[in-house]
Amino acid sequence: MNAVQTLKPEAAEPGGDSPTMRLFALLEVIAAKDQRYSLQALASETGLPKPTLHRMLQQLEGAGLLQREDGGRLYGTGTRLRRLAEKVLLNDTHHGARHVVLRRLVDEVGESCNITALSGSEVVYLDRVETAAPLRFYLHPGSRVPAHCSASGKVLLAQMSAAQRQRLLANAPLEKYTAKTLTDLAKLEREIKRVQADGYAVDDEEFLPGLLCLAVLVPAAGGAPNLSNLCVAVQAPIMRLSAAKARLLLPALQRAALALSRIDKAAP
Amino acid sequence: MNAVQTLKPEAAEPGGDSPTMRLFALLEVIAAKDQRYSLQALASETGLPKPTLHRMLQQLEGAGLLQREDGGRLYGTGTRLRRLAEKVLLNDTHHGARHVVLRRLVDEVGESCNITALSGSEVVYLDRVETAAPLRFYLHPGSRVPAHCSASGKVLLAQMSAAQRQRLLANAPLEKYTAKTLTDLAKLEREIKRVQADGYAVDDEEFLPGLLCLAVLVPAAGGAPNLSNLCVAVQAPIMRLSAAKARLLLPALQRAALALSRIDKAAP
DNA sequence: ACAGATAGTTCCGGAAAATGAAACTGATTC
DNA sequence: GAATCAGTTTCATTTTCCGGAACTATCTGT
Repeated sequence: MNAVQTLKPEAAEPGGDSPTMRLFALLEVIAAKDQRYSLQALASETGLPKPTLHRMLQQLEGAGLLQREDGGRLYGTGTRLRRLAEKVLLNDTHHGARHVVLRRLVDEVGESCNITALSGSEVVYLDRVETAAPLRFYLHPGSRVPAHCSASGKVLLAQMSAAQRQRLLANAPLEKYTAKTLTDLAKLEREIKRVQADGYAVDDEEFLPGLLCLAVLVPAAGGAPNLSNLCVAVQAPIMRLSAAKARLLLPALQRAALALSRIDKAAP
Repeated sequence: MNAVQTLKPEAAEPGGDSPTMRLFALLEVIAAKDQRYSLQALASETGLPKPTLHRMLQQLEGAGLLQREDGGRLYGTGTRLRRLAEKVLLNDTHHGARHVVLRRLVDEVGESCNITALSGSEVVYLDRVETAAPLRFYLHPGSRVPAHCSASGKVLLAQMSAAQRQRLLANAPLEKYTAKTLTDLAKLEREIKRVQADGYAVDDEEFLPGLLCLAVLVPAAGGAPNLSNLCVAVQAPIMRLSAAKARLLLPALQRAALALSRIDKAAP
């Protein structure tokens, strides 16, 4: 009856294959670049037949995971997908290995540290561990700060292409939060250049008076080509941490960044 | 044999239903809280039968979207899902830039504004920024409204050819939502004419009682030939914003529309 | 304006996957 | 050591998916 029953299909391991996984892979393709795709472009990118692709895209759009633009010709990410992305990043830190790395970093440097990511045009705090010192800024995970006047924001902007950066910054004036906030696009661009050269960014009272912050990028898991969306940063009252003193913490931050990037290296 | 086959055109659109979407909804449940779920917990949370759930979780785990912890007892988000989440948020500067423009517009006009697009025959809210005023309509991004009784819908219909418009409107009767809803095709066609002449559309309680809305088109990036699929609109309770007062906001809306159209001008 | 090219969409019968009741396994509890 | 409960496997049935072929809308050339 079932002589062949026990024979496994074998070789089905690599990517995993099922309608759902194909849909997911499609989402990954679309999310991979800061770009919108036409059906045709996706067809040649993925090798899927056009009717199949069309059906998949229709389904994803109907579910709000994708959105069509430019007269319905181009597909980009939808609100529902973006919301899920935020939830995933926000709600997964506490039990994860990331939190452990962050805690060790705080033990080492003695000041509050946080992990941040870009969401839309703002920086969102994904996780945070507070220092034991009694005087401290209290910023909850989930809260947002503008990109142009935060250390994390400047680090994340610095790794984008000039066109991407322009897109985010050129359409609204750089809001002034303190006397030190960079509100001039040219000056900010010069600052970005320096961040690119140095590999870190400092926010010296540019967002909140008395708050100093230093951030470095968490290298992308894949290696060179991909951009990263994660930062680690240390944050303290300026009376306890000067910019010069903060720079001494750089090696510790970079070690933590490396550890964080390794966490996501696990097999696909 | 299957005479009834064709009689099942629209089977309601609550959340969308298909194996894949059920899987996606499951991911959303798991990602929604900073907590790990057991199979049992998910069963009572979602109401799905245990074997079905087990299979779904197995599939998601096999794909790296979920990870099991605590000896295989509990499920949490996996690396692949986290990586996708990061990419989604990082690689969508278009959306980020639009949001910036929208927020600035809301600051300027003092009422809730949104960016909309046509999807199928309905208008979908791509993004929305709320006013600070306590009394307000709360419409989520991603929700859909009919084209024939929304300001955005009328603007988008007005730029189509008569044939295209016909095709969209002929499909379903013009549903009546309020006493002011235009349910007569000829009257709607006349209203469309006026929209074409004026360059904006008003929805004066045609969809929801008490809600006034004014929309303008975001010019297509390419210039003349292409149709655009984007609108910007302002929306407020009628007791705070009359049609006449709304018209005074037109310049601000048009400025925002121009800014939005510029965002998509340059490739990534 | 018109033909030709190209992108997008719909059809539909064969192929594949999802479904969930019932039965099974294996811990932990009393 | 029997009762309990979370988790897992099985399998006939139902549902969905698949993608070649054919169609339609839209853009390009002349």
